[in-house]
Amino acid sequence: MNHKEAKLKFIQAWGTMGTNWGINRAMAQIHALLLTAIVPLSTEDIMDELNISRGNANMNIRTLLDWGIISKEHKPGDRKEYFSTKKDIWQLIRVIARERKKREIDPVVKLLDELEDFTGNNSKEEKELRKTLTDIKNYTSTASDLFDKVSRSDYGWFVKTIVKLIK
Amino acid sequence: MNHKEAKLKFIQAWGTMGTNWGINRAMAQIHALLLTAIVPLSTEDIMDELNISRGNANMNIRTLLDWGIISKEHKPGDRKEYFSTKKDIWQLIRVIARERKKREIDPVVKLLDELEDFTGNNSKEEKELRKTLTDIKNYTSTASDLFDKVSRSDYGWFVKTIVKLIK
DNA sequence: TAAAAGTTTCAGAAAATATTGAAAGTACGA
DNA sequence: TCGTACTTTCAATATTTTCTGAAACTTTTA
Repeated sequence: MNHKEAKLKFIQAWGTMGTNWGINRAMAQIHALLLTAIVPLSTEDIMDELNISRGNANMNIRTLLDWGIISKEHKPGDRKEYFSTKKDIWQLIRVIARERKKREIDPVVKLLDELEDFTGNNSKEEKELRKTLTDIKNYTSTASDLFDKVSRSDYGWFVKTIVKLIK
Repeated sequence: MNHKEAKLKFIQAWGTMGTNWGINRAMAQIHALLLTAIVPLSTEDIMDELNISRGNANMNIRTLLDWGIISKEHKPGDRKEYFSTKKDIWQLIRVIARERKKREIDPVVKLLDELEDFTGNNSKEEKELRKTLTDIKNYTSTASDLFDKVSRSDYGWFVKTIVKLIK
């Protein structure tokens, strides 16, 4: 396998992985393409490389921009927008932590807050329900804090704490 | 809101959350139903409570059993299978860690292993690609170790390390 | 061992998600 | 202000995922 094949395989596979990560195929592929590109690419470049439509390319580029994962630049004398991404994976992880927290954790916290104070007579059944909900809430808020921590910490923190943690 | 309403709302919402967690609605709802039930429930009970078909109920119950999240029991003089779940949330988190690692992390590790040794002439472009892939691999294997650690650790470990970590 | 009671499977239907492509919108330069 | 070069939007379409329900299978009991 030469490096072009490796790159192609990486882009294809990253698209499939994206699916398991709750990120759509096109978005993950665009990101992989930019991650392995040596120069910024235009929307057309991306469309051609990945064989996707303009609408699809545009929409997913916008989302990646919104998330702050890729950035836009202009070449002098050219109206097109060109896109590139920092090759800093820790930065990427921080963004993922932020977005997944938003999607996966925040709604649980919101739900549990709403459920917290149901009224009742403190029967055994009610006590059990209260306990279950409280337990879930405790773990969830810990997870929430952990994701916040990751999304706000620098690489030094990662090495110092996470890497040690798993030893 | 009384406790029946709270419970119903929890089950409904847990189904929706499941979606964001990569778990299908029915499976998440069945789990929520058992988590808040005070007695074991049969397939029919589950079908009735959640308004889902027998096929759907059966299939998702099997998956929950496979994952070790719920368990099966029999009542004397009754042929039906009854299902229940431990109300231990930490245990649930460990299973989730195991399953998500399997789905989200292991395939990345496998991919990166395959890509690792592409051949080439060590041009600048190739060196960059190698570096990017190596970086991803390092973070991924740390994540892999972390998920393993979670799925194998007891509640004491959680309190001692994770809770401190985020302070 | 036959009927009854329960469980599993799976092809087709329905629902949810992602993608296309063409029309509408915007910004720039002459 | 017009034409050109792009970007954005969105209704229609395609794809993927989930759900249904009935038939096939298994286990138990009489």
